[in-house]
Amino acid sequence: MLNLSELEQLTAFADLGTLSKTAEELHISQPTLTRTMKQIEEAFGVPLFERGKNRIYLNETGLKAVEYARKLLYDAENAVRQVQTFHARLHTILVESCAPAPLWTLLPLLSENFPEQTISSRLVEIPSVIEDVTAGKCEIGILPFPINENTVACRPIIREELFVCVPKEHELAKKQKLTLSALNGFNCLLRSEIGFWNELCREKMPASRFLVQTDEFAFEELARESSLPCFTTNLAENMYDILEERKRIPVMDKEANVTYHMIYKKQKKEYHTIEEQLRKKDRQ
Amino acid sequence: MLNLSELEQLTAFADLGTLSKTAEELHISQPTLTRTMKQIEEAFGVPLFERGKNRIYLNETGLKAVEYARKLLYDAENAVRQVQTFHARLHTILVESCAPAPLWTLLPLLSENFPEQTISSRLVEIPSVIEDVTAGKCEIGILPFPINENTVACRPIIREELFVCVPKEHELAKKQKLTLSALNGFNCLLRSEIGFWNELCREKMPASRFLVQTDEFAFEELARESSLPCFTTNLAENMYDILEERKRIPVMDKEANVTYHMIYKKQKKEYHTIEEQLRKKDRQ
DNA sequence: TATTATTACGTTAGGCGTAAAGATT
DNA sequence: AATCTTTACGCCTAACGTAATAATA
Repeated sequence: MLNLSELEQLTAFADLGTLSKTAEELHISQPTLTRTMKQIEEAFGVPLFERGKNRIYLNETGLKAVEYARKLLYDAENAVRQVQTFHARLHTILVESCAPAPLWTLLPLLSENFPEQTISSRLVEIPSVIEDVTAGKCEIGILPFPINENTVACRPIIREELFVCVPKEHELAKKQKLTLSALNGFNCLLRSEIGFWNELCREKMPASRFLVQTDEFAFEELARESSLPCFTTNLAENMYDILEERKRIPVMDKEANVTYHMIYKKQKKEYHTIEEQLRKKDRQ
Repeated sequence: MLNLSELEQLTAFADLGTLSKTAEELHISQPTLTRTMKQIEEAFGVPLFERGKNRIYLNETGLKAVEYARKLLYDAENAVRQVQTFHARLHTILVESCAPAPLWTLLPLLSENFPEQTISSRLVEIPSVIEDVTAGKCEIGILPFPINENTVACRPIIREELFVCVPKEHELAKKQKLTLSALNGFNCLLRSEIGFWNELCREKMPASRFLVQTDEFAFEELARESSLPCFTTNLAENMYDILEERKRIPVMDKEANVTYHMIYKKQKKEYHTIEEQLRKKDRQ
């Protein structure tokens, strides 16, 4: 029968042209290669080489055999990769969310409930969330609205409400409530990695420019030192010092007050309990 | 690295369910299989089995691995087959002809000129001859007319003329010449394996019925004992005794007097000499 | 003379089977 | 008790490298 490590020697020889170079490259002796080539010929059952006294070449059939050998070697490597990623997928719960906030409570809960599994998450656009959950590319999705698909369970888990933060002396500070369109035209501070909030702002406030900060420290520094409006939500808990100097004004748009929904394939009943635990926490 | 014979053991185990059955089936010991399974797991780098104290199962990843293993094994076998047929093709000259007669002189000539090669021939319909030569599926084709294709050389090689043979007392025996349409309605003896002559007769003589004889002995016996017309040509040399009792009348249709043409890919210049030798013989 | 493939030979590592142990049904 | 996997152990093959041979450029 064919043998992959022998075929590897064959392709190496095809690349290098002489047995001695090949031997050097593969850290084995020439006699071993001579033998291997004979064995390969045996396995294929037809002559693959032209043998001179002092030289050995692949004949036309040999070149064909090398083609097949390369393909087989590639496929074998690929099989290993595929099986490995299959194994990885089997032991990781991939969560795709439209926004970061729900992950703050969801991910720890998953780790706790599935200690054997690796928990992994990505922020992606809303259509991808739906697509990937239905296609089985990820286990759990988080959307800012409910959907109705027959293979997919969809449950509300947590509510997030948007606020604008402006310095107390800012012209908007006197407002008791705001809409995003009322903010349109004001340049704003924005974090990166905020999922669909990003698209929402750009859609509702086309006249504004956004100063996107990747670094949390830079964001907070600017929030302190500038008078640019920024955003926070009921779920953000790490901005007390900034808020002291700023006023928090609720944003009234319905798109800015969302109920996140968790979606997952209906057959994955193990996620039922997660839902419940999340809703319990939300009520607190 | 993956090893095909190990994978074969894996798939056998997948089929049979227990190591001991597999060991029996493959004529090896159980311990060997235990080891092999470990090595395969090692090669894939991920767990493939659930091990009970007294039992070993493939886990989900293992089942995937088996899928890939089967594919790899199939591909490997296939590669061997492909290389073998490639080798065979490289060492055979396949001739496709529309009729048997030209082969009688062509095949011996090929054997003589290419003693290393295997000569192989098939009777096929005219369109297939052209198609297969142009597609490189066969090396040489024989047609009853010339063609003009730019990748294909086409040369006249030999002429064949059709005769009707009837008993001397037959009503057609007085004719000096005939056409196939004049024969239409007469039932005729016919050999099988006569290529395009078969189609020609059926086309030109739709009212006739043909008594096709596969066996040459049966054909000759019937030619002697019946008064059914039969055919011969200038190239047929083995019917003297029959002909003594019958009259040979030339058939005048232009389709019944053909000049065979040999076609082959222009790049195969080694067949030039064959052409010439054939034409030389034809003149004799 | 330097390079290369092949042959011959001796050594050794690893692969296989036997036997035994451990565990399950 | 029978079946099955795993572990332990010893044998023996077969795979490898070294050294020698032969041939070429």
